[in-house]
Parts: sequence; C-alpha cells; structure tokens
Amino acid sequence: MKRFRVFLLEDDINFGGVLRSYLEMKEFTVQWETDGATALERFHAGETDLCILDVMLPNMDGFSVAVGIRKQCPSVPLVFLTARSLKEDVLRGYSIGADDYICKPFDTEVMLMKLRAILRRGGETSDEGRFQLGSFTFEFATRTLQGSAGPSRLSPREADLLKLLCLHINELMPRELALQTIWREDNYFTRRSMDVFIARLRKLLEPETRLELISVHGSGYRLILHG
Amino acid sequence: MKRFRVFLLEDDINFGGVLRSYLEMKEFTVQWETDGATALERFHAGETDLCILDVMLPNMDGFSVAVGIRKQCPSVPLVFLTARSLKEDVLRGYSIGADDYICKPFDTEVMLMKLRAILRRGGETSDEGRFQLGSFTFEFATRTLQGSAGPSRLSPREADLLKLLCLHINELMPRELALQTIWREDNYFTRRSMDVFIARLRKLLEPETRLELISVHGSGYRLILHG
DNA sequence: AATAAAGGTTAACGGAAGGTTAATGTTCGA
DNA sequence: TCGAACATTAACCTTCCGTTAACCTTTATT
Repeated sequence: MKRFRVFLLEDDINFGGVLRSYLEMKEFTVQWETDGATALERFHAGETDLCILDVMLPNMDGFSVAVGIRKQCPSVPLVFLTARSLKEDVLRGYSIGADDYICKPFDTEVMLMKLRAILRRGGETSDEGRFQLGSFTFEFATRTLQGSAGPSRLSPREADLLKLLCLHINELMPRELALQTIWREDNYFTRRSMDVFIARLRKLLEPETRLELISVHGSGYRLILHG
Repeated sequence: MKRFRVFLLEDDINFGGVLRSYLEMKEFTVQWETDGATALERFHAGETDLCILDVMLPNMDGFSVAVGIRKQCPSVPLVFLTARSLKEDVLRGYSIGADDYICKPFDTEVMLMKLRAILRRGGETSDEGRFQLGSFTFEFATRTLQGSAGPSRLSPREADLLKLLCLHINELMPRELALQTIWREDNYFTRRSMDVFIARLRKLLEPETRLELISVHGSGYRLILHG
C-alpha cells in the first residue's frame, strides 16, 4: 500500500508536532509548515495527496493559502482545521472547494476516518458543482469548461454566472437573482456588466449548437439544452 | 408561499448548526436532530416536508433512520448527506428510496436547488403557472407558448393577459379585471391598448382551431377551448 | 335605418432593454 | 514596479415592447 503524503499547515508548534507524530504513526508522510506565506512557496503540485490547513494563522490565513494551492493544483483535497465554528468560515471553506473541515478540539479517530474517506475517493472530486452541457463539461471548482476542442478557463464572474444558469437549466434564471447573488447590487452599471458576461458566455458556448442562451426581455435569461 | 419544513439529522454540532442557519435563512423551518435513535422518536409524520439525513452517525446510521421514517411516512422525500461518495452507499440509499444524494463537500446553492427541485415534484406546484390550451402549452414564467409548430415568445403584457384569460378559461374574464390588475388604470387609452393585445393573442392562438377568444360586448372576453 | 359606442386590426413611434466590442480602471502576483 | 488577468464603464447599435393613431367593422340604441 502506497504511503499517502499529507501537507500540514499549523502554526501551533505543540499541536502541530503532536498531529504530525500521530499521522506518521498512522502511516502517512507529513510535510509540516508553520507559516502561511512560506507554506505556499514550499508547496509543490504532485507531491501531495491531501492538505490539512489551519484557518487561523498569524501571517496569512488558511483560506488564502487554499486559494493559492488550488491555483497550482485544482484537484488536491483540502481539509480545514479550525478552532472557530463560525458559520461564515465553514461556508467560505466549502465555497473554495474544501473537502471537509475539522474543528478543534477533535477526536483523532474521527479525523482519521474523515481523511481516509477523502483519500478513498481518489482523485474523483464529487460531482457537486459539475455540469454536463451537451458536449461541454463545466466544473465550477476549477472554473473549467471542457469542450471537445480543448478546455477553456473561465474568470470567477463567468464561472459564477454559468453556474447559476446551469442550476436553472431550461428554466428562467431571473436577472435579479444573478445581480443579487453575484454582484450584490442591482443598478444600471451592474446590469450592464452582467450583459457583458452574458455575451462572453455566449461566445464560449457557441461551439455546442444544442446550447442556446436566450434572454427573456425584462425578466432574465434561459440556458436551453436542446434534446 | 408556504414555509417548507425540513427534518435535519446531522451529528456534527458545528456543521449542523451552519446548515440549519442557512436553511432558515432560505425560508425553511428546520427540526434539527443530532442523534439517530432519538431522532426517530421525535419524527412525526405529517410535520415534515423533506428529510436530510447524514449517513455517517455514531449511534444509529442514517440508513436505519431512513427505514424507520419510511415505515411511518412512506411518501416523505429523503435526501442523504455523506462525506463518502462510495458507490455502495449511493446504491443502498437509492434502494431505500432516497430522492437525492448530496456529497460533502457541497455547494450550498447546488444543495438548495436540489431541495427545491424535490419539493416542487412533491408539491405539484410545478404546473403552477403552466396552462394547457389544446395543443398549446403556455408557460408563464418563461413567457413561452409552446405549439406544435415551434414555440412563440410572448411579451410581458401578452403573458399577463393570457394568464388572466387562462385562469378564467371558458368563463367571462371581465375587461375591468384585466385593466385593474395589469394596466392599473381604466381609461380610454388603456382600453384601446388592451384591444391591441387581444388582437395579438388571437393571432398567436390562431393555429389551434379549438381555441376561440371571443368578446362579450361591454363586459369582457371569453377564452373558449372546444371539446 | 341612422347614429353612437365599442371593438378589431394594422402600422408606426419612441423609449427602454439588451448585444457587442473596445477602452479603462483595479488588483495581484512575478 | 511592471504586466497579466479581470471587472467595469463607455460607446454605439439592434431588438423589444407598450402606446397611440388611423381606419374599419360590429353592436346597441332610438
């Protein structure tokens, strides 16, 4: 059995040390970093099977590190470690694409189970946030639109908007909903901005003729996938 | 709109709390249980529109709880929540009659859409705002009139008026009602404007010969669907 | 039957919303 | 600090849509 490699980011020397020992005892290989900024430099894609990141760090917080890691390696599983049980933290973690989170103080057995469950999944990221659009596959977490003629990377806004359209596929996606959830404001400028992104998505989706992104004047848009 | 009641079984205090807050924010009423065994005792048929059950629980697992719930109330939709995305789990869940499966990590918006989709199915609210007019299907939300010879798209006013006529199908739809609710004013000009829209609707509905939109002089209109 | 009132139909107008591309800020990492 | 990536703003054009006008037909009234 292959030894799994864990990237551990934890500023607390004592706790981090204990955790490392425990994981090594359980047959993991551990790379332990204590500082957020240097951690990112030392992280190398392909050398890690799973990341455990403390959220509360003195230098650079765990979420920022997570974003940086995601950029280098979109598929590596992320687990957040936090003493806080603040709602916004958990939601924020999941929105980045966290695979799980663990609250301190925690039961080592439970943690181990969670880690094993994640690793067992293998590289297969769960199909949440993955949408099939005819010959396209849109993966929200990595903002990738995989088409028959190669993949495209979407910008954050493009991805947000496309996701919303996918969630309402073949139905009306109200303009207001997008402005509310993505732009957080509904005025002349945000509306025009949204129009620009709709045009970009149209261009991106153009190769698949079964897809149609039509406007419903005064109400919103409809992403239609023809049979 | 009726508030939906969700029965939530999740042992993780933090995660459960977050989920409850989120669902309550989205206008659901939540009954949150943390223990499988006691959850079953506290579950009461008829008080719940949908169940969200974590699969991995310390005491009694989510599947057993599901079976118990199904015994009491065979029709309530079940959604399983799991960190694992193992095939056997998914299959087992569906064999019990799960309506959907949500794997952690999940996107809150995706989850929300799944829940809404399930509730829509059960609550037969799906044909709310959808009318069958002979060979035509009129969908108010998208302002689409689906005919045998392709769809037509209606303007907001046309859709409003057609909806009003559909709600009074085969009966009199008083002129005044339309002017009051759609135009919000009853004068010479709004009356003439309404006449124009009636003419447009007639042209749109023309292909279906069983449909007749007749005027009742001095009173209003009648949309008749012949037998 | 004559007349007035209501309705039918079509076309045209003008304002608003949307489409599209380019330019301009802004942010963030190298 | 320079440049790349990205969102926003601008500019210009097209489409949509409710209203109004014009002219015609039907219905009710006397």
